[in-house]
Amino acid sequence: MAVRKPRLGRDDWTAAALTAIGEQGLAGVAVEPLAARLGTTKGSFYWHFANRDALLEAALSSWDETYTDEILRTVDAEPDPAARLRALFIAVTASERAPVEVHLHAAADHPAVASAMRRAVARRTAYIASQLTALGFDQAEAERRALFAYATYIGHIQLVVRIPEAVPQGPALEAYLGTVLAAVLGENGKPAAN
Amino acid sequence: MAVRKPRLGRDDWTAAALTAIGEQGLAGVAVEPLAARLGTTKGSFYWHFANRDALLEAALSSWDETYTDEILRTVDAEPDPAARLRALFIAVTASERAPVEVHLHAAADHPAVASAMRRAVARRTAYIASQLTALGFDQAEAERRALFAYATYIGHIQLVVRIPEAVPQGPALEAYLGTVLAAVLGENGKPAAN
DNA sequence: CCTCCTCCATACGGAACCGTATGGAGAGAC
DNA sequence: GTCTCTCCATACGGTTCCGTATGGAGGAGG
Repeated sequence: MAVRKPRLGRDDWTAAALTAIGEQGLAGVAVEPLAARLGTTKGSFYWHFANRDALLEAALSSWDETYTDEILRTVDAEPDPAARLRALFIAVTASERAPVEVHLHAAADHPAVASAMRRAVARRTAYIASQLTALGFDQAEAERRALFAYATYIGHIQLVVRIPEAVPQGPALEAYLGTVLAAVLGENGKPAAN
Repeated sequence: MAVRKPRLGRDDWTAAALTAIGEQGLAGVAVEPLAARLGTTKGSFYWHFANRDALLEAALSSWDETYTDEILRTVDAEPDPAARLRALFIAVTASERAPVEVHLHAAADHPAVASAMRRAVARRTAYIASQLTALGFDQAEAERRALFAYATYIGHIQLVVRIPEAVPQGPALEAYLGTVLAAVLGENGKPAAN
């Protein structure tokens, strides 16, 4: 049971920062508390990073990768557009991603966070819209519905994280999500008459 | 141009706090900065309030009144349920209420804020659901759609406040909101076949 | 005019962070 | 074994906020 004294790398700090965001939001990205949690001191931190903002940038970049790139890659392996949207929908509503997303949105007054959010919205809605056009929606309607779906997603995770009592559980949740998915896809998954 | 020295009351502080929430979020509810802005000092504040939390409670209570009670009263004057929902939808999407709502949601880790949010969600979704049942939806479906509508609202104002570039402007916004309203109401404003 | 009673100013002390300065401790190069 | 380079610990000083203590200013009542 010797106390290991593993030297920390930049990545350990970044990972800890992202975890802290999920738990406490941007305020959790604080040098001294993080150091305490990692069992080290500020001396380590300021060796690897110039300042707090540099850590935040690194954490956001890591967030881009795991919370957008990765999931879109995974979902894109599905065979057809409808299945991709469905898989995406399930993946993002039924996981522990929500707290990080919600806390980041809440911290968008910080410029670095704001630009990360912009990147995310752009990439995600573009992907959704591309699937919708593949389903037969024209470009404008696809963009509208993509944004609509994204807004609904944001609102949903917001409620799940902030006011979980407001969101149904179990089968009721299934029914709810069914209602939502149907509404977003045009009540029957096919383009409605324009 | 004599510099008036109006004595401040409890209400001046609560109003300033609510304004600050709209501009800077919960962090804006800070005694010393608020005092500076009101042209006074902490001495005044701690005369009227026990501490920062007391001010926050007062601000939240005021928020209840103007951001939920009042608007529901206004909207409820419309002649029929569909008109009420439409009026509600327009009122909440097209105003300056958004920043306060968004910032409060972002601060729901604070217990007092969390309970205010719970109150708001409960009252608002209940109202929407009651209008939907009046339109012919059965209770369960009305509740689902009410929550759906509320989630969409939350997500929408979140985007408007945090990433305004993502939200269309002018006529495109009209079209977008049309798509959304139609989807929430069942593609045609009447209950879909179950 | 004097006295309270209400309201506010000033001055502290303390907590939680950020960022800097500086002195090591440990491991590989030789 | 010594040197050096990487990494970390400790100690400061500075900022921003909370909350308390205490001493007035200024008007309402007598």
